[in-house]
Amino acid sequence: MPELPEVETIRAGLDPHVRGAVIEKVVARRPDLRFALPKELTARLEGQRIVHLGRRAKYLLFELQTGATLLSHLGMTGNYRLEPRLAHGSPGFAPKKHDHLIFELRGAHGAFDLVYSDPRRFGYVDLVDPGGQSVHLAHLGPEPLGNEMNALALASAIAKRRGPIKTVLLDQTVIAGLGNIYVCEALWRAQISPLAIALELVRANGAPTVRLERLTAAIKHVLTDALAAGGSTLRDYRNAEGETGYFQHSFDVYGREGQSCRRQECAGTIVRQMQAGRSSFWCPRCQNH
DNA sequence: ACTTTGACCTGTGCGC
DNA sequence: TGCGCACAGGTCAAAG
Repeated sequence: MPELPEVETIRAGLDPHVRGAVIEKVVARRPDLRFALPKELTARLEGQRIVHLGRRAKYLLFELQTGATLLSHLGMTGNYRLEPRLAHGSPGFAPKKHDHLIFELRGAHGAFDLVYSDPRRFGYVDLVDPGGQSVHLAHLGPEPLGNEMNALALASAIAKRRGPIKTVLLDQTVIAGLGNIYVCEALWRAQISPLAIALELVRANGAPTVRLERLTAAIKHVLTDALAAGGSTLRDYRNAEGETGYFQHSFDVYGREGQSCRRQECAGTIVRQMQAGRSSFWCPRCQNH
């Protein structure tokens, strides 16, 4: 489900609610998500205060007062929502089929529940000790919207990659946070074919080409635009307030197979093509520069 | 060493 | 209405 703009939208929506709240109780309604839950997860969280909700790539990072971090990846269909806590019984609502984790929190304005729901269970959580480094974060590439992300950095990251640029950009060790939608959209904006061999976008002497400059700018712009729209909702994505994103209405290629290219002066038709098991959407007419 | 495929899960929509 | 299949925002281990 969620790529960087969706995860960041969830983070921004939840942070004001969970910041400073104490985890009174954790209910794990099954022993595993994608992986087995961390040992003693509930005991290690109960009584802890959340000081900040952060994000790295597609991971949510609940930073606890002890210095420990609860890391959460949403997989394809993971989501968080807030529920009021009723006076008696806990949790104070009827959990739905795919509500797997329930965090009973107490904040400055009272008690409420933070519910993690994930139908496909591709998501997972991990608990990182104070001062520890998570194995999940260790090999991630740069944040696409960070200062460290530029054409030169991208050039060195893909300089030895012989695979198609579409697939390479989905590799989170190259750049962290892009998924299928935003890679397709960024390549369209940069007028680069998803089939282009990654290393061929880098000039022989290693300096970034015009195409990599365009690609870097396109990645930043599409993510920024998506963030401003609260992310994209295809099926079930909702922000912390239960609202859909609306960037899906601004897609230029994703899901637009058979429709006409939106670029001025281009009479092309969007095609869908499988690459490494994922659908790529692109315009063969204008994505060739 | 690098790239592609299949697997992990459940749900939905479409053609027959 | 029901059935089977394709496909879905992601990643990982296995196979090529």
